[in-house]
Amino acid sequence: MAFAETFKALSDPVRRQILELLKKGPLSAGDIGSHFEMTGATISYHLKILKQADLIFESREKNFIYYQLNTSVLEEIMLWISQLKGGESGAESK
Amino acid sequence: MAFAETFKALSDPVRRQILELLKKGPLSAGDIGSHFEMTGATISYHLKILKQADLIFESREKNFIYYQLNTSVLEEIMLWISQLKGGESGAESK
DNA sequence: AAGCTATTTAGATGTTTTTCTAAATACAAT
DNA sequence: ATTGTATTTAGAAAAACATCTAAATAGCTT
Repeated sequence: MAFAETFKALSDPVRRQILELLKKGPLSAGDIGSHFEMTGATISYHLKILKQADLIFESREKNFIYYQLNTSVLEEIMLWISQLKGGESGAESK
Repeated sequence: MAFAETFKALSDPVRRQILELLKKGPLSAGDIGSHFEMTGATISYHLKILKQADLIFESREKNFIYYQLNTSVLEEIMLWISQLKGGESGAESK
């Protein structure tokens, strides 16, 4: 579990926006790219980083590669932050 | 509210470790530095970034500057992540 | 198999980040 | 007022990052 990688991945605004796009459902690399003023190559670079951080995963279909959110890692980040805040369990009952 | 700044600040391992140290209570810049193999100047640089991100605040006392965690911003980060995960409210009752 | 579309990889480039050393500031204590 | 301790600021250098263009790969579709 490469914790550091996840935070690094989340530190870029473009990548966060990609995650937000994917929140609504899977998108192809091209679809994602169409939301930015950036070459496909650059989008591909960001996708690779998100993938390495386990924040997204891909599924190939026909000629396309569809990307979707992987929320399980987000859970871990939340836990880390909870512990920092709460000093303890992370299950903060509120 | 500089959201991006907060994520940037959290993206460095040294800075995250500083936050973890501060979880146990306030520490002076020197105390913090003693946990790392790094010059005081570099620690000071990281503290500045954490401060700008509103993740810590300082209070001067005698000849020292004590730093402590500011958890309020962490709340916002948690909310962003919740929304990404949950698709909605962020108040996930669980 | 040839050509088309979608995406990635390679290599180059400018920018940002992290780190250092040296110097500056701030305050305390003698 | 001088010296000493704690910390920051300035400037430089190396490493990491985000971006581009051009070329490569992968998989349709004819």
